[in-house]
Amino acid sequence: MGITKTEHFSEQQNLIALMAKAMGHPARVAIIEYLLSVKTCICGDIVNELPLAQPTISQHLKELKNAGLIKGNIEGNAICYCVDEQAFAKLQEYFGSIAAKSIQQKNSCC
Amino acid sequence: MGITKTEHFSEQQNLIALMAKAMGHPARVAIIEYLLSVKTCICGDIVNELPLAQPTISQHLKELKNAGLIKGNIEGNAICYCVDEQAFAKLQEYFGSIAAKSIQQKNSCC
DNA sequence: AATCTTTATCGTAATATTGCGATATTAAAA
DNA sequence: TTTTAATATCGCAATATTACGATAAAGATT
Repeated sequence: MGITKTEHFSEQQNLIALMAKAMGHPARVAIIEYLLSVKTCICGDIVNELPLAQPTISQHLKELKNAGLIKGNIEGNAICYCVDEQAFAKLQEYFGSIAAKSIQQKNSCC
Repeated sequence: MGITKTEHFSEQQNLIALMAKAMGHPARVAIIEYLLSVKTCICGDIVNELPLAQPTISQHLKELKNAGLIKGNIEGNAICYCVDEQAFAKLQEYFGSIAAKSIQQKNSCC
């Protein structure tokens, strides 16, 4: 089928999955890291930085934006993309709570 | 094409993407949460817990295991799955560093 | 106004994912 | 040894993702 049954899961589960999925491609991981590495936000040169064509980069940026991981501002004929710190704080918090609960559990079998 | 160009990215970028991708489906998020909620590790009843068929759950478990997010032990004719705290600690650390750098940057445009 | 620059969108091909019925596998139980 | 129980694998259909060439859109530059 190939269609995810999102309606069966909680809003939070779907949100975490959406954000995690957006980070589930190395190009998008690299884009986020690049955005953090540059001082200014004029980000048209992501295309020069990554071994992917411009339409492909644009598509990846769209997905990151859709997941709420980056924000974009129109800046003349260029566009400025920046990472959204709150989204990543949320991811950190979530995975931290998983790790903490996991330690607490002291699994005997694994 | 549909083929991810993993060879162009760093090992760490590919690892983060692999783990994030595994958490990029609400069913797999729900599976992890369920594994943490049960005391004992005999986990055959994930099938009863989630609105998905047994082969589908088995496939999701396989992906979580492949990404290193869970570990599995044979336990008689059942199998015990447990979350791997180190993997989630790594995810927490990574996303935390992204969030921290993002705050540090003080983006002027977004 | 014509051109350049930058980003987005369209269309399409190749591949991956999701879901599940049917079936295999393996070990416990009867 | 037959049956039962639990999990994995196969095979397939439906849908999603990835990548990119071609082209559009929109503001800047000349």
